[in-house]
Amino acid sequence: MASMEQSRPAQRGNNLDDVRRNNLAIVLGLAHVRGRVSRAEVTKMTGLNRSTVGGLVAELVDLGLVDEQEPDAANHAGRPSAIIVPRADIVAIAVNPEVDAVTIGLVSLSGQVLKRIRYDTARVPTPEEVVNIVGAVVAGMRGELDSSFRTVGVGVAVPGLVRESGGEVVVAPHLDWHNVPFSAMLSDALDLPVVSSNDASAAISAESTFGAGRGARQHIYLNGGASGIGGGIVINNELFPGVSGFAGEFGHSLVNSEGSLCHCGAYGCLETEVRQSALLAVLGLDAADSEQLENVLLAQFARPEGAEPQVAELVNKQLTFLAEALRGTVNIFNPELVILGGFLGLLYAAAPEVLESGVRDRALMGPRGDVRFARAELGLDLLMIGAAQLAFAPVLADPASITKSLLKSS
Amino acid sequence: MASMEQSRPAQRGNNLDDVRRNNLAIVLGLAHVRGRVSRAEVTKMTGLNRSTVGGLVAELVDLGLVDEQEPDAANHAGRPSAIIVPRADIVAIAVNPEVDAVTIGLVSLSGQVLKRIRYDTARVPTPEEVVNIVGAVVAGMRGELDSSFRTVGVGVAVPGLVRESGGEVVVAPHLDWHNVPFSAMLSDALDLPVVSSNDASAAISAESTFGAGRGARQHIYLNGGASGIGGGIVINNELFPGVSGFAGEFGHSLVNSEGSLCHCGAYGCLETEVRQSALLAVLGLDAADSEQLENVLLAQFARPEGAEPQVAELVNKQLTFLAEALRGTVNIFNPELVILGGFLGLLYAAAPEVLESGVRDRALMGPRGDVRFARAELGLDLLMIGAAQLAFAPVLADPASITKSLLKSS
DNA sequence: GCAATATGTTCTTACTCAGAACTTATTTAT
DNA sequence: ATAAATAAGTTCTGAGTAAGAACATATTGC
Repeated sequence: MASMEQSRPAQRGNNLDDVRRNNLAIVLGLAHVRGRVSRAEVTKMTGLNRSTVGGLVAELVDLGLVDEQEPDAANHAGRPSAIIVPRADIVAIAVNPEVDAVTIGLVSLSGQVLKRIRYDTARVPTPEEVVNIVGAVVAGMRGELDSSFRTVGVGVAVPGLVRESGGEVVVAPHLDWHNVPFSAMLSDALDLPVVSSNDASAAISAESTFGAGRGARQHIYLNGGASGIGGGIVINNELFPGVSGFAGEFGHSLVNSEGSLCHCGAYGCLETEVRQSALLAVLGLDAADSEQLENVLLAQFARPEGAEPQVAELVNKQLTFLAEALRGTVNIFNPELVILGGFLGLLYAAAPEVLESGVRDRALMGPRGDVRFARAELGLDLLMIGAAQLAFAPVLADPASITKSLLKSS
Repeated sequence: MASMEQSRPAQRGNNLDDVRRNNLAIVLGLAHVRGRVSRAEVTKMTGLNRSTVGGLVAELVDLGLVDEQEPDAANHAGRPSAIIVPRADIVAIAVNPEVDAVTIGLVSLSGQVLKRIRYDTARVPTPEEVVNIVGAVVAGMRGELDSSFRTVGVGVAVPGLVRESGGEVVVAPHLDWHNVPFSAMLSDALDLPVVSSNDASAAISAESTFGAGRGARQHIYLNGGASGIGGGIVINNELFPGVSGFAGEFGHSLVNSEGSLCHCGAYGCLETEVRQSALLAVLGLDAADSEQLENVLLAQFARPEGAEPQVAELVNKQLTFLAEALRGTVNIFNPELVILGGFLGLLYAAAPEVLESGVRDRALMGPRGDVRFARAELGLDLLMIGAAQLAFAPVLADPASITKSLLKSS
């Protein structure tokens, strides 16, 4: 029997529907990412004929996804071009369950967080409790939602591992959730489509689209938190998943062969040598004070006499280890941009030149030439925007689909 | 003045020509990569209607790029489906200038090396000498080329840095070439289109498409040679270039904080700790004997009593350093496959379990789960196929373009 | 031999974008 | 002020695409 391989979906062929869908998605995506864009700009950027762009915009207006506004004051000859903006009444509900609270937000298609409600819980919430809390909050907003908004769906940023298709939470260690079909549970309760994903992935997607990554097609992101260092790789504006969705674990790069044992089983990982707890300790803060870390640390470095010696020394040491990890990564990826979030962003903000020269002096000529560094920009809104992006994604990929999915609520 | 950003070509809109071009490219690409594919398989894999596939295949046949063959013996009910094969008379000329020779090959669209000529040079050849040598060899084949083949162009694998557009050799250190417009020079001499690129990139592209990477959409490749360790990252069957084309420098990952100074300025790089020269030395070979390395080393490990202690120890040490570099890379990329070429492939072949367990024991649970290792498969043909791929690439991307480009020679 | 199955072939249809021609709105030159 | 130049919106036509229906063909299995 001839070995007839099981046909993987290889590359799919294009048909005319794909063309229209793709072009609609491109125009809506430009409006979504940039907030406002003129038809003339769309024409230039896409290379499409202006009659085609006219038709695409008209369809998006018909679908209720964008508005056309008066042109900006023109500063050149020629008829001014109308401005396309995403409609502010297209919204997604963002949900982020944590160990001590559930945060729920209302986010518009333009990326604005219209509402954010933090519901503190006495103990670590179960999936059912989260569903009930979200259900109650959404019920409270329902009147407003139905009268003033069109809700495309719900996005959930879960601190754990989520199966890509189906939205099952495989494991969320801090919540102690295991194999929870959370998307289905919440969708049943709210009668809205629900998309769940890992919180770090959602954060990267938000920071990439609306934060420091704006405009860079390709970058890497490292985030430092209380529990360690994670990250992600963005290529062509998409988070690179790896073969099974685990790509981006920058925390376990070797930075010190003489270093201490990491919980991963290796010695001298970045995550082991560069820790938020060490930073808190040297500043006399404890774990509960992590929100003050930024002010306290940056205040020290802003003083005329500089930081206290042992603080400066620790920051310097940690930045040197971070630079060691980054030089390897820069050599491998040749990235355009490295974004640093959490306490890694703080370290960078405290002494940017230490990191930059640390990487530049040791990376290879070619790759180091074009790399830029930036601190993550999105603060409290990060996870709300990231979760909302999950819910907007299907609409952004296929704008015409909104007609069907919103039939019941329109 | 409103900040009207310079319009990057962002995402291009799809028009109807794009659809046809893309679909033709998909069908030709399937035939090219798989060697033979039935129309029914194409229909399944692309999702296109079978009448559409019929039209696409007919156009490729008209263009002279593929033939349709008798169906294979069917083993199921239904009309047998014709087999599409790339035409063997569509060829590219492959060129690889080195310090002591110029190798020229004739490669068919199906990936077969029809001819390989190694022209030894008394000294390091200048660009002009390479053009003359290639010109003479091609002149010798010209009668055959014109009568029996259609030549799509020339691909050159250069041991140096090549500017992506224009084919200028920025610098080729071992050849001592600097800012040489080599593609233009060779194209003028041969009256054929010429595409030049870095030899390592070409090798990766070949190994990825026709070698150990066949079927893996995503993998990383590390190659060990006399002068060091290079590599590449393949994502969605394309070599990931990074922002300026330097991505893939795996040779300068930290593997030993106590290691020696690398020429890159850092200490303890993979390239410094794992060297072909050390392997040659312990086996009593000198640099000129590098071709014997494979036989001598593998023979030792094939002996019933195993390798000599100091050889086994060195191999073990080098594999441990390689595993250290790979565990970090596996954590970051979560790759499906790691391909090892050159002497790194040899080390792996000598003691595969040392590398595999070395990586698996120290990488994180998630990423290490799905990773496979493989030794590069393509031997002498590697650079010939890689260089030819450069010349085929434009035709594979836009099959209909062959009509125009081959007018003069048809 | 006949039914079932799978594929190739032909023709029609719906839909898409490009482009030409015209209209509208602004700046710049006279 | 007025006209010319410039740039973009609008409308309509046309070329080209893939899908799908209907039919033709070639194989397996009963």
